[in-house]
Amino acid sequence: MTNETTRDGAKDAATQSAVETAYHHIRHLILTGEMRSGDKLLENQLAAAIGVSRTPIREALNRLNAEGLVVLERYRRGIVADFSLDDAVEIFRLRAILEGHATSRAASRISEADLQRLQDLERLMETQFEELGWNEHLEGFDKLNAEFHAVIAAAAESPRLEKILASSLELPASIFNRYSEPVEVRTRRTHAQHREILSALKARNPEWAQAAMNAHLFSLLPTASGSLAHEDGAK
Amino acid sequence: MTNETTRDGAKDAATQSAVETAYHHIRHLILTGEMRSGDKLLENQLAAAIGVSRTPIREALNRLNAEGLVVLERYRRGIVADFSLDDAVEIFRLRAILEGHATSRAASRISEADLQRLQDLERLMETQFEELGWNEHLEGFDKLNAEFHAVIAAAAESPRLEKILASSLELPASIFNRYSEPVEVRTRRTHAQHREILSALKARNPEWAQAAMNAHLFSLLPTASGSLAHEDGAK
DNA sequence: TGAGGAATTTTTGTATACCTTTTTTCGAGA
DNA sequence: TCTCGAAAAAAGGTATACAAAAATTCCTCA
Repeated sequence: MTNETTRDGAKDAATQSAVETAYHHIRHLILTGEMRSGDKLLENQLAAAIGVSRTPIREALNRLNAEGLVVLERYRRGIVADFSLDDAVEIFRLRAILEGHATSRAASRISEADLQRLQDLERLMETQFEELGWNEHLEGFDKLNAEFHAVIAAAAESPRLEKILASSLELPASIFNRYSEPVEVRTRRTHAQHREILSALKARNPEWAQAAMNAHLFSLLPTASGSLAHEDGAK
Repeated sequence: MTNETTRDGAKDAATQSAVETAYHHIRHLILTGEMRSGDKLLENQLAAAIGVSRTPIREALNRLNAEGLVVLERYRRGIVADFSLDDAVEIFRLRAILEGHATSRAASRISEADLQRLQDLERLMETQFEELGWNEHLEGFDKLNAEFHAVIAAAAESPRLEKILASSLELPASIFNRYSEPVEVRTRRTHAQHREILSALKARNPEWAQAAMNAHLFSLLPTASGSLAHEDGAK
């Protein structure tokens, strides 16, 4: 899965539309921190880089704007959105409220197959963490972690809730790391919390599940002190 | 329904972009029930009707799709989204959670000017209700009511929360009426509830404000019995 | 040398043209 | 007459062309 020349950022399904290609490509640039807050998003430049015309680029930028990752104003250059500490806190508060609710619902609805999937995902995250250090570990972790949360969101069987969680409350990893505790501290606790959430879901105990998810998310609430260990390499 | 040649649906600000025009026009068609669930949204037809090219129509449809009012699939005609009873319930549940949270935050943040504005809005709704019956009353009421809730959402000072409430949890009035109690019953209670919310905000009591807003929204939770009085005129 | 501002360039907004896919039409064969 | 399927029509997806606005350049004048 870790091939190097996937020139369309994300999933490589048979024939992807141009706007999907553009959307995933640009979103990837932002979420991975390849483009940072304030960077200019020029339609022509992106079109050339991605190899489609401006039309799908514009659609993709509009979607990202609706999701809050890009700031667009009429006749003004689009820029990558800036996330202050307050923004990060706001996002995590809302995630806690909504994902807590989702987890509560999931507790009485989730299938055995999805429970198994969650267990597999968590086991994968933990073994990868043991084998590689947290350095190499990171990209893989983010993907698995995202799926862990996505499975729970889907199990809540509330399509609008799922959509909001997937598209309106994202925070670029680079920003999150800036405001969060050092990765290795955070990650160890995350594993324990994930296991607790899983236990609560298996017990089909909505209140416990909700509380465990809330604890998980509130423990990640960004702080002013931020990360003390991890400073991004480039200037 | 009153005037006949308002060719741009909503607000008529100085120079509106073509996509704004298209967006408000189509959104208005859906929310007022002029276009109903399942109706086809043909790009050419809308373009001709609104007087712009397909490009801004497509942008508008994409926005409405993201908001859940329109269903788009690749290479498939867009249609006005269908709202089942379950959808309506889901929307009100999520509104209750999020708008309750917003009201709680608003209680400790809202300005005196906004409190006054809320009082004025509520007084307007009530006097209009006395003067006109609930028949004529309706269009005006929806606008004032929407602003009442919007003022509170804004006072929460959580831009993402405000955006979600404004754009992801809408229900066309025609659908709401189908699943809700008769209008005159509902409206009388709404006035009392609005006054209670206002009192709680004035008292700057977050818990009370949140509970009052929750009571308001849960009292509107759509039911299978639905409206017994109001059946739409046309076949 | 620096500030103001007009001309140029760049960039975004919209319209149109063209291509691909879907939908419909309509005719052949059972 | 019904069904299947190919041809035609219609509709959406993308590229390009042109218009409007903003950003930049560069000249003028203090």
